[in-house]
Amino acid sequence: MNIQKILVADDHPIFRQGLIRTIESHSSFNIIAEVNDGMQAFNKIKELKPDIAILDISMPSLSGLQIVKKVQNLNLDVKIIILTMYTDEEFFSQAIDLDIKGYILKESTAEDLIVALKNVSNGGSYISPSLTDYVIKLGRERRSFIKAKPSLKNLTPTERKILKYLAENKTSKQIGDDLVISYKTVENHRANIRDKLNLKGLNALLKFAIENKSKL
Amino acid sequence: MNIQKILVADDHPIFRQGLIRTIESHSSFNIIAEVNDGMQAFNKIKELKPDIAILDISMPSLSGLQIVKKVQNLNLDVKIIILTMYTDEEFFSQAIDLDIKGYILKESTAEDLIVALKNVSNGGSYISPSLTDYVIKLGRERRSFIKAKPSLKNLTPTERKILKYLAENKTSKQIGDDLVISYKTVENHRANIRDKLNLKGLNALLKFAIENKSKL
DNA sequence: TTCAAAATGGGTGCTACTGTCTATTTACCT
DNA sequence: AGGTAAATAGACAGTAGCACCCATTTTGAA
Repeated sequence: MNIQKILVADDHPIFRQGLIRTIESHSSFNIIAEVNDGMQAFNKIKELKPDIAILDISMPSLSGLQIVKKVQNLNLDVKIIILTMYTDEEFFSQAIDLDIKGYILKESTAEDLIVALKNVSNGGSYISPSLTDYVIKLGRERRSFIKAKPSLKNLTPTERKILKYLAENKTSKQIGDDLVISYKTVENHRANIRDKLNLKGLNALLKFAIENKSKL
Repeated sequence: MNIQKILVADDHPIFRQGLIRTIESHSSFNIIAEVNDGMQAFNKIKELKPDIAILDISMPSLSGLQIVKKVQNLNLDVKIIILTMYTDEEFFSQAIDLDIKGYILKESTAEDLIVALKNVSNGGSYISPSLTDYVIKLGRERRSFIKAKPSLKNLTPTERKILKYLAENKTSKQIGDDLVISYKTVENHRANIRDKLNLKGLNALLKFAIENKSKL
């Protein structure tokens, strides 16, 4: 196995320092670039063609997952490891959909990171142990073809827009005024969203909107 | 100036690695302990009496701010630098109340961290530049004696409890049943909370409860 | 072009929250 | 002992969201 060329993208300098030290202490890996935002990451990947790119999910200008989409569109042969703070099922599910090989949490140890790098460089995969619940859950859902997962993906653009307004705690009437449509139309959208997301009862929709507004 | 003894407490091993590397590259600082949870941090501070303790806010078993309170109760002469992911005004305000000298964000650069350490070790203070808005705001509020800040601190224990239930999207009736009190009482608490927090309009309270549930 | 999904607008009854009151009982502090 | 804050309970009117229905128009893909 050749020495693996690694690109590291993370907007937290001190954490990035930790990553680099950890990785460079192993002779089989060589860091060829470190960047602190998404656009830089994408450009460097195009230019330097690393074997593995370690990407933070939340970065300025382009998120880790957006980078992956752009890289895959260009058919570049780069293995991706996603790094994230959060044990967020939605992000995780998206990452799996994008066929990402490594998904590790920032709370992982240096040893875990190295294991992940070795697995991925050998064509395997690595997912942080704390996420195994999600793995099992996703596997079950997809095997049973239920598509029971109530997800934002199923919503239409207009429904998403309504959700954004809801997260700001606007009433149907206010939203109707803002969008220049009838408040009844807004309430119909609300009903459809509740239906798709399987939300029942008063204010369950508002709760969902607030808790998920960062993903809209 | 003697060499400063530093304790580092953070539950993310890779980030901790970055911290340590950064700090040890300067000869005026010596790391005497690194720990990954709050109780360990407190015990090591008691035992080793470092000059400066760098504490993550969110850690298992004891948060950074809780550690500070316990340390101050013992009258230990340890300078504290708080590290955090979030630009959260509530935490920041609490930290200032606790007379913490350093408050820096994890997105800071290695240079910023060193500046913070030097300032604090010389009896000064350091606050991440992104937080200057808060600094100014807090200063203004306290100078003008308004206490206009609608804060969770003003709430009674029962009101806090009600907020927790609200964040779970329970109705007044459900909450009343759970606590074995009349639903009218619950609605009175709601009204009082809205009043104290200056929340107006339908669902503004629910929105607040959901957005602040982590602090309850 | 034809068909389906999405967006638009509406009706009706019910329930929960809001705003604005009053009032009583505890509990704690001076 | 007296006073204050907190917790308890209630009345009453107004508004918004929800859960059912319904129909029409616009849009886009097969």
